[in-house]
Amino acid sequence: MKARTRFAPSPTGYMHIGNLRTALYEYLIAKASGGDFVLRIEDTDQKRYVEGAVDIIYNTLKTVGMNWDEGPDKGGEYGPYVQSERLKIYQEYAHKLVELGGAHYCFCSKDEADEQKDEEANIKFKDPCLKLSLEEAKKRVADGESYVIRQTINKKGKATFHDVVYGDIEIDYDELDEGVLLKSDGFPTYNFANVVDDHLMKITHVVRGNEYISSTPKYNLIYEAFGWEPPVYVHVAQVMKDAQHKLSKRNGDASFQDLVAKGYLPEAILNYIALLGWNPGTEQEIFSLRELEQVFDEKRLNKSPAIFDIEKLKWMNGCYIRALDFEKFHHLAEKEYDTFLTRDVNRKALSKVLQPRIETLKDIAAQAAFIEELPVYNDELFVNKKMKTDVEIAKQALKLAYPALEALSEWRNESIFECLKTVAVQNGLKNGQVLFPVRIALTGLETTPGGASEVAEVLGKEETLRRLKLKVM
RNA sequence: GGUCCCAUCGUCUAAUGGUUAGGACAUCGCCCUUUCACGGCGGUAAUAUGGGUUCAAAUCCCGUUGGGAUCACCA
Repeated sequence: MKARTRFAPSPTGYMHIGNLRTALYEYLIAKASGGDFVLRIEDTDQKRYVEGAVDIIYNTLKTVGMNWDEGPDKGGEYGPYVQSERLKIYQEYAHKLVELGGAHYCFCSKDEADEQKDEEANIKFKDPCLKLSLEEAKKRVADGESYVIRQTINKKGKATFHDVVYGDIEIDYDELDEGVLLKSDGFPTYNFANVVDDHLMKITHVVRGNEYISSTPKYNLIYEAFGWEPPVYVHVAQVMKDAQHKLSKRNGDASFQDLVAKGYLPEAILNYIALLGWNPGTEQEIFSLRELEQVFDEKRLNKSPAIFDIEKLKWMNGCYIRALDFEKFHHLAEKEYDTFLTRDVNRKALSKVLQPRIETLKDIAAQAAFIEELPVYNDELFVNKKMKTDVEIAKQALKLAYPALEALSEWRNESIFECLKTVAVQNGLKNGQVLFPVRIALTGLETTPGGASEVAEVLGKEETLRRLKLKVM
């Protein structure tokens, strides 16, 4: 059977990693069955609406390659796909639900309702408007009195439902709130709009955070009152920052665009979050989105919350960077170079040494900073036991290397390397006694991306000789 | 507080009654090597706890502990 799923974000301004993961699972459930993935914008809370947020949603989904089959910009058989454009539909169904006995008009103010409640003592709001006859309530509505439509819960005993990841769940009807379905401003709440839209849009699988588990019986009551078939529920565990805290907006660690800004590749981010709470049952860890579509199975979703481990993402991002074909990597690296490199160097040679050495694109600036400006360093750096060098040997080696390099016509890593080795051999020195000092003189650093000849190739002949001269003279 | 949910290395997880409890990240060591990295090899490291059931329990049941969620005219 073909599944129809939907991603239904609120346009609140950024793409939370947990939301993106939910979207991924929804997308995969649809695609694994050859079905459709729908994008629906849930903007029923005008207060939270953020300008430009919808574009962020579009861009993120497009960037990772999760293409939707129906949506606000694409249209489709079941539109409109923006909830604020569906107000009439919700209002019509809300009043119908009242007629069906699944809801009632309520004239209490928010304060009146709040006063009654006490979470600690477990006292719920007992709506006095429940006693009103339908005729009387309708009259007050007709008279223009401000009202709200509240869900009516008159069942007793246990509500049960099945969830793909959590199994059978049982919740007492007494625990359920008679929540507002249609607000006084005529907008629906999530609790209502979701049910109506999912039914009307023929959604077969609802994937959402497990914080919705306890309210799921309420939604089922609405489906039941309308005589509709409830969807298959797939509640997923939270993505955590640590054992106690959810991934939060703070620290810039929770959103897709923050991660991209920190130098992570979209494909790597998507691959990593797919594995946060799901596994394929094999030991494969690197998956493209297309591969995931082939192997995804919602039954392998995990019940327990997963902590977002930036270290593993880094590793995975490094894998993706190394797997990039060179031209693609060079193109990405160029953008980074442009932010800090003014010197005219061999950028391709630089990309070549950097690609296997970095984990995020942002590592580039730090690793290549010595190119722009030779750091001030202490001559002690020339002392190295393993290379059998000290300051004297180093200076002597540099003095010998300088004219040899100056005479070198072909400025490539291989030829530079050969040249320096020849200098060593001809003067009775070990390779390391020449290569090591040259590398230090060129970089002023203990560790560098690449060895002496590679660094020299990147810097170019002129700058290489200039830096060498500083120590030779 | 009521209710619901969760519990395997530090982290992500595999093992659906019988495994020396497996893999990956991180960490440590070795090898490779013009430093560093990449790559290769190896090590340390887990079934929260107490009871059952069973020939046999990480796995099933109950309690305890710990954590999370929910109880909005937010989603």
